[in-house]
Amino acid sequence: MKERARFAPSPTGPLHIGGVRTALFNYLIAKKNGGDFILRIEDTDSKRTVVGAEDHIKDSLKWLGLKFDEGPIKQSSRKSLYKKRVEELLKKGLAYYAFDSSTELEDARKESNGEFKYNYETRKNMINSFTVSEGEVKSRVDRGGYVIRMVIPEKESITVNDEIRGSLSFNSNEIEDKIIMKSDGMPTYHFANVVDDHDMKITSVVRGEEWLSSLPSHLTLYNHFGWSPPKFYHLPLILKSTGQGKLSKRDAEDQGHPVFAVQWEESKGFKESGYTPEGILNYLALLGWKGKDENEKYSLDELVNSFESKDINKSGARFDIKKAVWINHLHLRDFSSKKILSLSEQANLLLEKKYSNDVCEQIVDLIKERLNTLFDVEKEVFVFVSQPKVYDQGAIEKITRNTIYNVLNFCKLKEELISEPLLLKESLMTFGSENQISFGNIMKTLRLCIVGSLSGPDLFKIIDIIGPEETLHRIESLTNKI
RNA sequence: GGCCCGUUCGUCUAUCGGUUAGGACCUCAGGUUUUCAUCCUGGAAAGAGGGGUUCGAUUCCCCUACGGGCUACCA
Repeated sequence: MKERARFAPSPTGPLHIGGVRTALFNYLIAKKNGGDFILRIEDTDSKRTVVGAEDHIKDSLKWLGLKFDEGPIKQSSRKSLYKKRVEELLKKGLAYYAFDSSTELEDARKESNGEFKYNYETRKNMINSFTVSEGEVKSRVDRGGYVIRMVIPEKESITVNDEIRGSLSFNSNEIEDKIIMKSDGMPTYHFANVVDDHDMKITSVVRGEEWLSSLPSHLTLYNHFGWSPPKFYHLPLILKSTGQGKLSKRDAEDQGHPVFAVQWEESKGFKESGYTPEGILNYLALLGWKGKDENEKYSLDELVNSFESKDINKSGARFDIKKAVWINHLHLRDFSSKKILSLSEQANLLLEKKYSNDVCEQIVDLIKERLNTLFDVEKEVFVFVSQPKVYDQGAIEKITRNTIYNVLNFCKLKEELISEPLLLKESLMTFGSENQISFGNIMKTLRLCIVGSLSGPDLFKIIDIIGPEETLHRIESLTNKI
């Protein structure tokens, strides 16, 4: 049977990194076996639906490159299906009308110190289609304002199987007769989810661990319908990097890293922060999954190949932005210069004004291994397009002004060598040994004058690219400031 | 509180009864380099605690502790 996995977010807010990871694992499980990845929007709670959230979900998946084969299918457009299914259960006596008001239920919970459960026992004392006459049910239903609950059997051990955790069992007495249809006529998550997964022939349900405790209710629903359940994978949660609890927008902001794939309102996403989809997906996969060998760098396709659901971990994992940066670096380093240029608009703009495509790519080749995020491209490329705006004062003092003056003077005298960086290097070495100036200091001086600081790619390559005229110009500039 | 899940270096993890408990990030020291970065070498760093089972437990079982999730007419 063809594998079919769905990512089923609720548009009650932007898609955060935990949701992205769920989407990714769904994708991997589907694609691993050549199956389909489906997007379903679970918008059964109209009150909580947030404008723009659905687009944010789609934009995120698009940026990440997690293409869905079907969807998005919206639950709000399938009301008639749920209605039909509810009636089926009603007819079988496995679901019932319940007329208790929310305030009554609240009171019952309060009075019992939160112990109250709507279950096989308490339902006998509540107002529902088991306790009132048929006629009254009818008239109450006509009046509206009722909900429909599912029957959870009495004193049964419900054993469920999770692909990640193995078999777990629950006592049915602990489980409430969950509401499956709300008074507004919309199904609850639990019901719509099961009905849709069956209807859409989903074979693998991959979702966050927060759903584990509702698995027995879902399974009961499958039993009530006589359907065979899919496989379930409950993914461990992503925890905040320090402190307790799961990762939230607040914590991420406190720690100074994004939580969203793409921007949401004022919050910059990983995209806007210079991360690549490859890097994010790779890092997220590593949060709770580990391949066979010690390799940690994976493209999406490589993940699909290497992924085995049995290698998914059980315990929650803290989000570590430093490792995410490292993984991002690994990908950036291996991208073609052309690709990097296309990803960094600003850098590309700066470079193409001055250089041919070939030279632009040469420049990126020089800086590639220095990149952690896409922002670094612009930073690193700057030296090739403009003379230093400021000079590292500390460095100037360390080298001494006198040395700087001497070295720069020498370069000016050797003007003709500047177009031959390799010859320049040699003559600088000779100059150094003749004048008791260490080659290190000579290089520092020259770098200071070309770059403005003491870091950057190979200096003679920079000189070669910016050309003799610009080099001389920069030498003059620093000389004038010394 | 109740129910369920989990617990190996600071972090992500390997180990599927016998290992000097391995790797990666971070960090520290050294090397390479004209500098920074890359790269290379090396160091520091872990089985929550207590009981069992066993010739032998990080590994299997139980208890405790801690962490997490759920406990809505939210998903």
